[in-house]
Amino acid sequence: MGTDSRERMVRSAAYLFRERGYSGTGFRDVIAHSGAPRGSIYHHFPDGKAQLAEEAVRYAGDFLNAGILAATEGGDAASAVDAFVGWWRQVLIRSEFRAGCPVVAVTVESHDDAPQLAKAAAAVFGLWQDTLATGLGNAGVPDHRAARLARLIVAAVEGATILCRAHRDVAPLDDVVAELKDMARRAAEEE
Amino acid sequence: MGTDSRERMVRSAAYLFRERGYSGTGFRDVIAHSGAPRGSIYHHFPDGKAQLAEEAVRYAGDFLNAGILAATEGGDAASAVDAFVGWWRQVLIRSEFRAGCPVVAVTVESHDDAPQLAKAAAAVFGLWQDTLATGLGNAGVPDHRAARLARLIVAAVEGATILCRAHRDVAPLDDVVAELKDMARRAAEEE
DNA sequence: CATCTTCTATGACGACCGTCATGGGCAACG
DNA sequence: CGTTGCCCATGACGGTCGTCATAGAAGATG
Repeated sequence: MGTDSRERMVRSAAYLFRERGYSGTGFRDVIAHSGAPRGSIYHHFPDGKAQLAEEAVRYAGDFLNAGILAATEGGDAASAVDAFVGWWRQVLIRSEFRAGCPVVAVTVESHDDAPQLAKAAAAVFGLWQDTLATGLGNAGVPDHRAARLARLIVAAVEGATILCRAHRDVAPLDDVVAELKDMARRAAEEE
Repeated sequence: MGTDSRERMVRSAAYLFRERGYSGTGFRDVIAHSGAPRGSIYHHFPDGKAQLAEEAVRYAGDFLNAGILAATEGGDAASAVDAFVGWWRQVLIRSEFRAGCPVVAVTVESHDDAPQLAKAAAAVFGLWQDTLATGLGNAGVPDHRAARLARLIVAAVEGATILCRAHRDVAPLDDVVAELKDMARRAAEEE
């Protein structure tokens, strides 16, 4: 079972990766932010930083996926987009555009040395796409189109998040969401 | 005037940022990759790493912007999308999905200490959006819609690039581009 | 009580980080 | 010729990085 301090480390790692990236976040930062003891790092994470990052990525992935699942039970296609975007919107604003997506942070630094870390990130993106696709399917979007649309949504929202950080403004995300919603609605009506 | 070695440093920095990110790229890496002399770093870049990164971001920004400009002179709306996406496609494949966008790499690490660097990244994104928007305008897309569509294109393509790196596959980019082209075409016909 | 497992404290390791000071080469120009 | 200014070599600085070894506390189990 995960100890308290162990879980706090994972959460803090995810939190810090969002702002400073993988290389930019040191073990000492994670210790300081989580209040976890320094001596037990390699007790909980024998494979070191890469393992901690891997679990942080999975943690963030599961967390957001649960949010998407909960929100897509409503039924209509536009709310599936809202589900995915709502969380990022909060993160951006509350951090004053300093924080983004930890999975992105890990992905944009190639890790030939830690292939499992890269795989974990890919799995999270895949998970989000699948959950969104079934959500769109329930809303009446044909299956083959739902998968493609889900891919576009994940890509566009992650990209918009980056634009928001650069411009220090939520407008890019709102604009992109508006376009995506139109698209999802149209796709649901065609069927 | 920019010396040879100075320009090589900027190009190498842009190149390395794409793979390893800002924090993940050291001055020594830039020296090794560019073959530039170590002693003249702070002669050419008195403000240190942040200044080098700033110029690397601008270099990459202008480079790609020239490509967009050249390709959008054709005229139709779909080719404007192709212009933006073609370069990233090459970068991804040639690097075996190890390299992405240097501007993204700089943006996803918050730099409260180097505000000029963050501003340079924002300026580049703005430049790309504007160039794409006028390209769409020339293709018959109404102005107010062209700006929004350009934003979506930049966001979706940058996001798709990240997905491609994670999945080690160009399919996400191709899927997203197909959707974007449809959208651009529709927008041009409505006018 | 003793024993065993789980967790933590402390301190250090070699390597690398960005940065800078000093001095030498080397051209251009007077 | 001498001198001025640009460019580079070298070596080091203090700091931080990820990592690990060693030893001790805490708590359960017999």
